[in-house]
Amino acid sequence: MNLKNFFKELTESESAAVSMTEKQISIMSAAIEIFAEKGYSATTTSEIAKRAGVGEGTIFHHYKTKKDLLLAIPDYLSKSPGQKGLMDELLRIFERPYERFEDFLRDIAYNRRDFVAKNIPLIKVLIQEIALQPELREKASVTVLFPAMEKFSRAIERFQARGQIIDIPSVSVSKLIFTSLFGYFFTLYIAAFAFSGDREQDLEYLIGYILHGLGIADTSVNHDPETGGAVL
Amino acid sequence: MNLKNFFKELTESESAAVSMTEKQISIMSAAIEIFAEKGYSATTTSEIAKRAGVGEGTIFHHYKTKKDLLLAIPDYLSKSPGQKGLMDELLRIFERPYERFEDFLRDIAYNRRDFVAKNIPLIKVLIQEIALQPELREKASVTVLFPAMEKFSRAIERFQARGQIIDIPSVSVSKLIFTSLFGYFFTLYIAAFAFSGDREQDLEYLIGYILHGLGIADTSVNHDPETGGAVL
Amino acid sequence: MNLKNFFKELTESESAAVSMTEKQISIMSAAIEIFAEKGYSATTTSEIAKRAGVGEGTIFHHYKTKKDLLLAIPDYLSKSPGQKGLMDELLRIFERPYERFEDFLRDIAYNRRDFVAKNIPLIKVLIQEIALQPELREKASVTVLFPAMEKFSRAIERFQARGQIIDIPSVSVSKLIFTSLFGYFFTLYIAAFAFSGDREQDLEYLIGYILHGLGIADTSVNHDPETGGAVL
Amino acid sequence: MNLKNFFKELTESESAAVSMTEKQISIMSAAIEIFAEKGYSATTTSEIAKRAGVGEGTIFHHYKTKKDLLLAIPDYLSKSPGQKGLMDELLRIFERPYERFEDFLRDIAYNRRDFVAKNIPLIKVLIQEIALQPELREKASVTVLFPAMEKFSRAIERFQARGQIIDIPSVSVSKLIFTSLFGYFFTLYIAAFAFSGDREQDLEYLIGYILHGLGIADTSVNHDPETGGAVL
DNA sequence: TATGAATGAGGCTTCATTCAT
DNA sequence: AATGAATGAAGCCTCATTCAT
Repeated sequence: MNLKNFFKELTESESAAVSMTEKQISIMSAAIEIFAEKGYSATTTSEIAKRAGVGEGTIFHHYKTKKDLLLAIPDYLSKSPGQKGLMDELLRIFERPYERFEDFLRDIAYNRRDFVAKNIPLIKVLIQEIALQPELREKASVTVLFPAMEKFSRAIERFQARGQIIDIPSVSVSKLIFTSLFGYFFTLYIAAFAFSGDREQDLEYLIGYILHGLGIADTSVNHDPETGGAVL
Repeated sequence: MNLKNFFKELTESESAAVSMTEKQISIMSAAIEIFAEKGYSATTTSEIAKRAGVGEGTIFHHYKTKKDLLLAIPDYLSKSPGQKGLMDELLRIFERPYERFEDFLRDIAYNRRDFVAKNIPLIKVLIQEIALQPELREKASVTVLFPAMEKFSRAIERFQARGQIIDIPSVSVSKLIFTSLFGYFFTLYIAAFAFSGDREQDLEYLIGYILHGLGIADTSVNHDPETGGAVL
Repeated sequence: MNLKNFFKELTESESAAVSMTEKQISIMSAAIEIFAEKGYSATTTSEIAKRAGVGEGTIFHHYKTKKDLLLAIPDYLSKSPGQKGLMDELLRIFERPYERFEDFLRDIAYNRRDFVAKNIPLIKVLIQEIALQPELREKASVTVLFPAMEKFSRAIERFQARGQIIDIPSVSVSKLIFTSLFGYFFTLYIAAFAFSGDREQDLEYLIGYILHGLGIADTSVNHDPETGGAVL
Repeated sequence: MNLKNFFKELTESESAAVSMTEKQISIMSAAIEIFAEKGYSATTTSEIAKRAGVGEGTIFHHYKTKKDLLLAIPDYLSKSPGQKGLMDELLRIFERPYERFEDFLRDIAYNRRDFVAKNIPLIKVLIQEIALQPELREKASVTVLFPAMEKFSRAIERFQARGQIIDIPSVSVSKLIFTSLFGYFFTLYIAAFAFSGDREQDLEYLIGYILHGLGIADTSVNHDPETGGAVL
């Protein structure tokens, strides 16, 4: 988990973005789309070629194997012109000096909501295949997840220092927020459960719920793992 | 979403469990294991046969196609002798008359933790393929998810009636709890992100966080969707 | 081509007919039906079992292999109670002392028409598989075709002796009549070409045409193979 | 049954012939050969590939399924360079202005004899599978049989107009000649009955027999369907 | 005798990858 | 660089046959 490497890669990636030919981009886009629809394994290179509007052989000029195509997706997160800054925005939020934790949280929530909503296929593929392909999990963890979590924890600590949120390990707080948001977006956008209800309203409930859950306010409810009591 | 049908199916399923031959069970188990490891599509029927210790033809004697094998998994949740009551326990918790919301929540959390920890492959397959196969999503929603959510909401309402938790639509509360727990278990057990930290401790943080998030206590932080303010 | 063997077989077969159990008959019938519909090779033993209303294993108690089932069909021509005398009637016509060739021919034509019309599946299978399976061709030739052709030729010779039909080798006459009738019945009943027209009328045309073609009457049209002239 | 369409198809087919690659031709040839030997259903695509000298996958590159390979055979009748004019010659005979019916008939007989003798596998497959596969029967009827029969009947009518052959419906005459020749060639070349005798001589007998059978000459033998008397 | 669960050899078909153009 | 014909390994599935009941 080396931040320097991460940024070097990001930078390199952006310059690399320039070198992505139009054909490469259409191959990548087609691949992500179809991977998301049917899964990596059930996707045919010939179908990718067809949807990308190129010959089958062309794919193999740019990506030595079908697997390379999959492993190139994390790079695409930062490379592609249209996608540039997909993660950057979030990282910038993490660094921005917010007055109130609530504003910070709300920006994150809506930023990720927009990100997810606009990149369902990409995210779907990543989550699906991260659970199946160790190489991809490794790559995604090192280049995206861990660096982001680290920055996130730093931000959390600033709010803790100012006494705005509960004082448990910042990493645990990061995980609570991360998994809450993740669970919300996943069930809604990826698993696509047909939950009824107003999504906008539900997201606000979620924000309030997180704020509350991490708030300092009430300490009457707490629990000790040893005794079975509440801990917060 | 008809509860009566749901229970009829559960009951029928259990009697059906008796009719599952030893060979069928070993096929099903092997299939779930390998599906979880490599995904449905990348799994070979010959590998399933090998691990199940049966001839490849035998698989097709019991399940007409490979896909049927996948679609039979939800039934297996209630059918298989060893797995019987996987969902029943949770449903029983939903119906038990708890004094305190905290006890109710904790029972759920630990019950699901145990369930997930003991059935990682099964859950992994279901989640993976629910996102890819509409038939499976439909089947799982109708036979497992929706009935459970309904019962869950009923329980929530009982606590709300007693003023123990916040008074927003019970369905929204259900979803908040569900997605929080789901996000926690998913990132840990399914996506298998190598988050560091003490899982036991983290689960307690999560319980406290949910309790807090849904508590009545502090209303100083709130938000209105219209004005952008906090709502809780 | 041994007539004695032929009759011995026929006789044995008839006694054997008694030993055909009800199940055997239903297997045989089902087999012939489906063989006729889809061809021997494309027919499944399981489908035969299903249509015969027996278990799959039962077939193999009576016929060691699927091929044995096919090779047993010629026997069935004489064995089966309902089918008994399928060929006998024809052979009896060959032996009956007709006054006029025309009556002889007409009896043959209508007898075969009835035979074919009532046994399309049986005939279809035999013709189909005779062209593919040397063993079957051999068996059918020796037990059915050649003996019948021999008797037929003897009958022809009697008419030739009385000057009623043209005096070319009796075997050649047999073949002319046989192939004419065969061609007529085959195109109509086996290949099932959707020729329009009145079949009854066409059969009468055919009879008149054969009579004429073999008649003594007109010798103005004739041809010599050497010189290229007509020969009749 | 539209002659114009028929010729358009023939013409298109011939130009299409040019587009048949060398590999396609060798696949088609191999397929026809083996289909004829063992029947369509008993033939293995791997055996076709081996005999054609191509990879098994190559077959499916040109014909989507094994069945498509079968259904492509009628087209091959007109397409293939070597086979071009297989039917054309016959059709040309039908249109040629013969003086005498005998010459017309003899040309047909020998032309078809040559055709059959040189294309036994092709014909065997077609006849076999026409009786089993409705699609093929339909295709062969519409593209080959019916158009040919129509032209044939026109020719017959010209001879009838000149009083050279008997005056029954020209279609019935066509069928008589067709089925006679068909029966002769089928029993000899396709069913491959081991009839003894001089084939050349027998063909001449057949020609004379047909001539006689259709001749005007002797009307003493005739029959009325109603009364049971001869009709010619 | 009758059955049908079990089997594995083998069939059709798919597909990632190569390579000549 | 781009293509698509060609390929063979491998996958899913079928099926005749066996065998324990």
